[in-house]
Parts: sequence; C-alpha cells; structure tokens
Amino acid sequence: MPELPEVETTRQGLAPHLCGARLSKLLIRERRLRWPVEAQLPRVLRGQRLDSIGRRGKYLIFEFQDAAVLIHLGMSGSLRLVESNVPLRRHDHLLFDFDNGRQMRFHDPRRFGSVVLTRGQPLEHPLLVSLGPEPLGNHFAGEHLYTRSRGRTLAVKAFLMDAHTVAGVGNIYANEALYLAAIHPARAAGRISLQRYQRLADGIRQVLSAAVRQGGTTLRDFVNGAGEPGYFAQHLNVYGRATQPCHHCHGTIKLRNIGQRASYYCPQCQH
DNA sequence: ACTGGCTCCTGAGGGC
DNA sequence: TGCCCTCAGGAGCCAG
Repeated sequence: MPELPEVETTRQGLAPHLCGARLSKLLIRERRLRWPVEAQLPRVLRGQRLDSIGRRGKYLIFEFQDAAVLIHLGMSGSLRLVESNVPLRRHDHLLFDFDNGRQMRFHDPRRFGSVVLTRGQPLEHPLLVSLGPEPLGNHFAGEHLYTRSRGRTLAVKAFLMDAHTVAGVGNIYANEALYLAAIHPARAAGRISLQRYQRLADGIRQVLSAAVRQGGTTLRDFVNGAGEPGYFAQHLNVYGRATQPCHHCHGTIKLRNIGQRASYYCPQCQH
C-alpha cells in the first residue's frame, strides 16, 4: 500500500529521468480508475515538456507546460520506468512515452488509484486544496493536531488518517507513530494533551523520514520507479506484528479494528 | 460540524 | 491439489 514514503520514493526515482523531457505519446489502455480517465488527456499533454514532479500528501503532481496531472496510487498502484519493448503486464493501464526514450507505466490491479488532469494551479485543485499540512514540512507541529482535535470524539488513529488533519499518514505509519508516542489508537482525539500531541508529531516525522530513507515499506508488492522494493518493513514496531512481543516491554502486540481499519498496538505501552 | 458506514476492485490466503 | 469464499484497504461521498 503506497503511503507518503512510498509515493516520495517513487517521485525521487522518476524525476531525474523524466523532468525536462517532452511527452511524445500517451496511451490509455484502461480508463476505469477511481474516476474515469479523461479522454482528452493524450491530446492535451502531447508534445508538452514535463517541468517537475511534485508531491502533496499521497498525490504526485506532474507539472507540464500548460497543464498538470495528479496521480494517486490508491492501494495497489505503481509507476515504473521501463524500456518500451518490455512486455505489457495485466493492469498496465496508462503508458507515458517521453522523447528521451523513457516510458512510464501506471500499473494498478485494484484501480483505486486516479489520474486527473488539471489546467489551473494544481495546489488549488479540489482534491488538494483542503489537505492538511505536510507532515515532513515546516508548518507541521503538535499544536496543529491539538487545536484541530478539541471537541472531537473519534479515535485518534482515525483522526490522524484523515488527510485533512495531516496529509499522507496512512494505516501503517499511523500505527507506528502512535506506538512511538505511547498513545492508544482508540483514545478520543479530543482527550489528548498538547504535550502528548507534540510527541505524536515527533513520532510521525520520525517514522516517515526513516521510511523515506529506507525507500519505503514493501509489504506485498510496492516497488519504486526502477522496480525495486523498500526496506522499511524490517523496522516496523507494531504493524503486522499481532501476537508477537513488544520491542519495549515484551508484552503481546494486539490487533483490533478501529474506524474499519486494522490497528496494531501494545496495550501495555500505549494509553 | 461530526461521525460512521458505504463504495469502488482484485488477489491473497484460509478453509475444506 | 485445487476450488471457492471472504475480505483488506485509500479516501471521496453521503446520510443521519
């Protein structure tokens, strides 16, 4: 499942090979993604130079001269650079050919991902404009979490995973950050002190930046732009470790559903 | 304004 | 061994 570190890993892998190149051809093989891929996409982008690849939360922003493309990887999506003579795989839905000979393939078995065209300021697009702060940016701190959570009764883990609270913190890293901050995932968001939220913000930064350094977490099939896996899985403290011993207290890691999502935690360490 | 539930989809994995 | 069934999971959307 691509989360922020996997998306950032993808961005860093693609940018050096594609920025500055012109899109020579775009083939849409399957337009039924989260939203139907706009039929005009190839016509609008053809011949345009790719100026940059940015990221906002889990959205990648491909900025061309006169338009931008927002790509979300959903939970099974990936973008890979290949030689154009590499055989197509099932679920290779979009093929982007660039004039430097590179081809980028959007692959997504479950089709929860999206490829959206925007002609205006990408950051003002409805999908991006109301996102919370970037967790690895300069404006993210415990004060923000504390202020936003006053009066809220939902579980802190669901609060964290809401992209309007903070952008890009998904299930794996929400579990890990709450463990680092010793906060129980089911605790009501509005009943956590400023001091504990500061510790949580630190935990989020810590776990996300470590995962970016490791090239992301490969659980099942995540690969970067070159088709390589990430190595953060071996640093996970709780995610996927139900019934195994806590690294801190040696108690047993528990699994339970919170907000319809698998939540892993140490009942002894987290309150 | 919040909150929880539904929805899209496929492949992995468990049960028999 | 192989088939069938269940279900996870991001996040937009909607109803209460």
